[in-house]
Amino acid sequence: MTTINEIAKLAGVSRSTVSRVLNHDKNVSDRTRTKVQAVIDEQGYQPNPVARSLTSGRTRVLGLVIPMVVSSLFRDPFFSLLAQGISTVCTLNNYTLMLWLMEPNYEKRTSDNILNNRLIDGIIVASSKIGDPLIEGLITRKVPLVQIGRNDCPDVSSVDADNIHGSVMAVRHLVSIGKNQLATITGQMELYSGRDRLTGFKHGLQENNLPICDERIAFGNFTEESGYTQTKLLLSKTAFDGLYIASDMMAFGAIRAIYEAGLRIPEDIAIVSFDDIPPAERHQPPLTTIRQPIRRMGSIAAQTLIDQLETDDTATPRRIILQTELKIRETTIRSEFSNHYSQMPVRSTP
Amino acid sequence: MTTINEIAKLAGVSRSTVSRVLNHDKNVSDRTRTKVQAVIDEQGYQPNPVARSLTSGRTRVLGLVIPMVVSSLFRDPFFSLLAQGISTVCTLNNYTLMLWLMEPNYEKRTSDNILNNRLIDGIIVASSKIGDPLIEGLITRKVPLVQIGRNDCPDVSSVDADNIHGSVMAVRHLVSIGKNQLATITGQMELYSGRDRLTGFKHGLQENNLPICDERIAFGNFTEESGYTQTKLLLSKTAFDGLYIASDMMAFGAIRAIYEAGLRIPEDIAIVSFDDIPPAERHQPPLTTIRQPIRRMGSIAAQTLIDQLETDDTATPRRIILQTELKIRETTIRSEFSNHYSQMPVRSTP
DNA sequence: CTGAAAGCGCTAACAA
DNA sequence: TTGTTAGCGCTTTCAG
Repeated sequence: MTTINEIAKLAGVSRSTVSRVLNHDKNVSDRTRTKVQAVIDEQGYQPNPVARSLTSGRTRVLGLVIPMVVSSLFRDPFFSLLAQGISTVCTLNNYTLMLWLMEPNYEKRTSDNILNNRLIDGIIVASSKIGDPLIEGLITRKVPLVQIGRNDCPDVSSVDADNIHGSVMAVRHLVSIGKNQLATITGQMELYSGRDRLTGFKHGLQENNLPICDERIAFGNFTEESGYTQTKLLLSKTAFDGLYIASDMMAFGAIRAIYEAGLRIPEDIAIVSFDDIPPAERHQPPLTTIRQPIRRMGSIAAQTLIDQLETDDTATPRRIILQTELKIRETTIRSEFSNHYSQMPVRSTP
Repeated sequence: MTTINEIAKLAGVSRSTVSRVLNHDKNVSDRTRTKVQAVIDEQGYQPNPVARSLTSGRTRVLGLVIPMVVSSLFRDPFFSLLAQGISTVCTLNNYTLMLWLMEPNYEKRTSDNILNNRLIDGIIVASSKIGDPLIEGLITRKVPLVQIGRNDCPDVSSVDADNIHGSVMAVRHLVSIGKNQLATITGQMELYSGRDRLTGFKHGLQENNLPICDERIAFGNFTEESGYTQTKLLLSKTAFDGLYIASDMMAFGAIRAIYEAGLRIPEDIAIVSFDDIPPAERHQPPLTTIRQPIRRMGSIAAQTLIDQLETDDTATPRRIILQTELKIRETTIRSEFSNHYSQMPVRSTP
């Protein structure tokens, strides 16, 4: 494996000069620069990142942590989409990505691994629970951090979808098609996304002068199963003609339960769900959703982190909220698959 | 950040001795060992992995490459399950995982990144195309490698499901329920999984003295869309009462097409599909599948790679084929979700 | 603008 | 059994 010394020798300069060329230091004459660069190219030389980071402290490696409980990984493409967005940005910026999937059984262990890992320059943590010790450890150790999903800590950068306003839109839509007995199935209350979607639902009810009834609020956990069981629960104890569901996956379960009860969608019960994951696109019955640009949240999180690292400005946090969008599919099914994620506007709150 | 020197100073020994304790070298007296260990624990000291690997040449980092074309990442949990299996094994063995998602647009670029990356001790490549230049590059550079999905190169370790026998079982099942005009939708022919599933289908036909008709073979690409269009194509040009589909995702598309044509499943056309991904579990209509233990393929690939690295035996390849299983769900739906992946036998060919 | 020299934190001969 | 001595490949003062 070629080293910087060999390049220096071949180019007839010292290894410091090669290093300068490598790091785009301005203190190199054009003549030397081109000469050295020629040798580098000719030899296909790549500096050893390990040695490099021993002195510089930088690795050009980003970490990505995904808690598997939360993402309902088995069936939910949330993770794939997120990883995709992040991975692309990494590739384009010559970063590599280190992945940790946090299984509940090994949570402590994984968490320690991450905290003791000195290989990463910064880290993206997806949908962590409120008060997650990992986050606190990362903050203590001053690891540059971007969270997917908002948090209460104003010092930490985050990227999130506008869960509250999205949920308000869901309610407005249900009201607009003539429903006025609205129920909801929530996500976990340990997650901001879970809480915010419930908050938005309540806001929506208030805005439309509808009562907030506790028995019309069922607490799920974002999985298909919980969507099914919580819908059965709702059906057994209350009457409702509109149902707002905090995730598409739960909506799939809810639909099963509604059909099993012999009811029609949307005539008897209209539903709106949050996420707009790809399987919702062509679903039967057509699914009205609040579209959340997951993949884009990934890209933006990665870009934000890289910006912070490269400007050495890890102090001033950026808190970004991406708009959500109501996607009505009550009557028609879209025939073509459009890459709508790329067209969504960004709203950034400083 | 505490270093080995400070530990040495505090323990009143040289830093070599601390290093020996760290690396479980037997040449340390029990007295010194406990003394040093006490200081290490007290300080919560963790050796710097970067410095460590500069001398040792090892990073305890594994790479994982997933071509996104292939995995139909958007909707298919293949990637999630695989990553899960691999990640768990990494955590348990104190390895970390570096992830590359190969987008078609950036294929060359990502490929170069991977090849020039000196941060990984070994790499797992998932379902690469036949003759993938990345694989050849890795072999040339002697990077320890395990492929998910078999290959023709006898020097490379691989883990694969028994695609051929699985497909034979699919045909046997269709025949056993009285079907004898069998059609198939294949995966990409650039993938061994695509080829092998077609081969198995043909074997099955021969075994049952059924003719192999070219017009009953439609070529898909593992996506839901291709399942839909290829089924329409088959329906338009040939008659058949049984359909073997090379992936669940394509089966979902096929079902759409079959229903749109006003046909019944399984009365008019019975289907069997390959994969048994979680969404197939509770699908309506009940889906008979060939179960492929994706997650386990991941664990085994990771374990194989780690074994090779730790025994320094990167020369003798291991080629592992995991049995597949016929999962009949024509009449009943399973009510509980069982972790069946853990019970599957392994067959290893040396 | 360039080179010499001193490390980054650790491992691994080689002596003692 | 332990300590001393060289590095691993690179970056970064500090002189020149």
